[in-house]
Amino acid sequence: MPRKGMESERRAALVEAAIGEIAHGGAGAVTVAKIARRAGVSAPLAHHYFGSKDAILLAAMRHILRALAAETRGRLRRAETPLARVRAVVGASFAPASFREENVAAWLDFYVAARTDPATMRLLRVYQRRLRSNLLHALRPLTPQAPEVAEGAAALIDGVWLRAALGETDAPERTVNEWIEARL
Amino acid sequence: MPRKGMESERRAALVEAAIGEIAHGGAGAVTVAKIARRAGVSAPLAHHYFGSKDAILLAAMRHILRALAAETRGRLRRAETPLARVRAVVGASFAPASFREENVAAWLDFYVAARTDPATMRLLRVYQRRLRSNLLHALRPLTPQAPEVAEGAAALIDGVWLRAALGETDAPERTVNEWIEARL
DNA sequence: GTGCATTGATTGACTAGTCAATCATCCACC
DNA sequence: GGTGGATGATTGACTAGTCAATCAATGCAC
Repeated sequence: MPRKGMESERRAALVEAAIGEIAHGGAGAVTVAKIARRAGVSAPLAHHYFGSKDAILLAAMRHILRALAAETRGRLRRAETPLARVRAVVGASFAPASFREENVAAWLDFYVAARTDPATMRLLRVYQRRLRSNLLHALRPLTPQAPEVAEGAAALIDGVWLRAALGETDAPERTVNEWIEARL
Repeated sequence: MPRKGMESERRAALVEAAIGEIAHGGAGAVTVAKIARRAGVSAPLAHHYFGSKDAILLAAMRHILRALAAETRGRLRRAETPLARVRAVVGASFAPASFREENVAAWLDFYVAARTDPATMRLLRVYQRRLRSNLLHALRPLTPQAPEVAEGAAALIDGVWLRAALGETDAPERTVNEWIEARL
């Protein structure tokens, strides 16, 4: 039943399966065979498309990063005032999607992988720079200390997300907005 | 060369070796054999003392948590004013030990493991509660909003640590102190 | 001689990745 | 409009290696 033009379909299925598999059993338990089975293809096919297990996982993280960027862009487009722009960036980081189990698992694994894998680290830097830059743009009209506030706010977002994802923090978004607005 | 009373010595050596091994190759690459070799014992002996690989890793995390608690206690003891107590708690979190490569690797792995392993999650909760409680005690004389500030400060500490450990943030401790003191 | 400390040898399960082969589908040519 | 490659999609079978965990056996110390 091979048809032409399956590539993008298969790649997407494998990327989603990889994320699901990370969430299911923990990062250490993912195997190419499991990813492939979940995606409904054979293990060699996964290699055919991605070349290696690491490449699949990296593609999965890129996928998640793209989704976050899209969420942020959408919210920024609808924001009219500077403060609304700040809240848009914060809100995107705490959108429901960010707390879905697969997302949390993938992010945590992402941090771990970044520590040793240069390609993953580059991707993490992209995220960090993007978040900081989005905050900086939004904060500039609001305070002369925009760079410092943006830097701290980015860290605060990561930290609150981490605690909310793994703990029992409530109202993470409100917490972050309050802290930022207290510094304006 | 079996001598009596080797147990605590062996356990300590294995725990330290486990931390070193996590830092060396990434969490996914640790094997009982490698831990045992680094500790100068055989793999079966590691099983003899800990029963399982997971138990070794959990013990390693407990070890790190104990060290952080000791650092915090020491600094708190030397702090005289309420503000100094806040800074003591913050300072302990950003002590040089917290940024040693082995410590960073172990913490990141800790977060990942906590997501699926209940015993690890319990340990993480202990850390979170302890940090929050230390901050709360220190903040109470300084602001009526101590609970909210403590909650946010704890998240800020985690977030800044994460960025400092994996990124190029400078002066993490100063950043956190400024944010906290802006809310008093 | 009793018991703890320690290991060599082994097991059974699982891993990423490779290779050659098969099969449907498409395109060019007649 | 039919025919025959060419091409992409797909897999079964396999390699070579790793792993956690177990067990029986050995040796030192008391």
